[in-house]
Amino acid sequence: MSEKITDAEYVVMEVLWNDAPLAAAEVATRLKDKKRWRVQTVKTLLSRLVEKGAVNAEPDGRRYLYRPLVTRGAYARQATRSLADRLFGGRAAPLVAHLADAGALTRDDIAELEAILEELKR
Amino acid sequence: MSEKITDAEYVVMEVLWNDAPLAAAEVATRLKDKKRWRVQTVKTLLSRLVEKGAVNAEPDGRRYLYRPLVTRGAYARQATRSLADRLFGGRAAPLVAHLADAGALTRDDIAELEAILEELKR
DNA sequence: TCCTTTCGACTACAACTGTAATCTTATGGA
DNA sequence: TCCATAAGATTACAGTTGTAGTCGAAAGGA
Repeated sequence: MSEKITDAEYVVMEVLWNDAPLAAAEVATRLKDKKRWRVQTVKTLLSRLVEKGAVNAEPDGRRYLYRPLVTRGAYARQATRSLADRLFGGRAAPLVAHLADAGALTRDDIAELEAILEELKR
Repeated sequence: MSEKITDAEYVVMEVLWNDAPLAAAEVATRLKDKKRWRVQTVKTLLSRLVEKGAVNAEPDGRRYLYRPLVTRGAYARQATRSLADRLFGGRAAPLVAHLADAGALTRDDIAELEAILEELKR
């Protein structure tokens, strides 16, 4: 589970997080607009994800149906955590400050953050 | 400037962000506890960073003094931004929620975040 | 029945990464 | 003066990643 998911593999995970189980061809179809990948490329990525234990391949007749084993949430948590550790000594405040600098915070985000903080204070 | 800094290279950048300019041997010395790298390894990483335009090498007699061209802040901003984009559609709120889940928020962080939000509201 | 399509399995292959070793040259000390 | 060091340059080399191609079997249509 701790094998690292690469950028290209991540794109495939996205598809499976949206809808699973899917056959390789279906994954490829859903990526058509986003990536100019041959079907084989998608299959290779799926195989590697299976090797890494991030995805399960269940036989379905002559093909496999793929389904994520790593949840989006778990992945996000791990990735966020490791970024915060690296860059901000594990602390969130500077991270958010950076997002603010980058103009990534909408009015709604701010409201939502305040709600989260309220919640946390209790 | 947009060439990607790898994990190993990042470790070297950390040293230079703390103290620059430094000669290769000095960088290696500062990494002794953290990494069991031969001096040559450090030199290779430095060269690659120079190629990538992340570090400047200024001749100093028979050696070079290295100095970061990419600031820590710029790096952090870019990394944070791309993580947020990938995982949370660029939105900070869910990111912070994840950090909260992961228990990464101290009481001080919360206070700091509130201050940041106050600031942003104006 | 034969051919085209489609699957998965296996193979390919260059670029990038991590981690150096070796080569050439200068240099500072004995 | 001669040599052990130490600098950078060049080369190495296996593992990972991105991006497929090829092969043999199955399956569905003509």
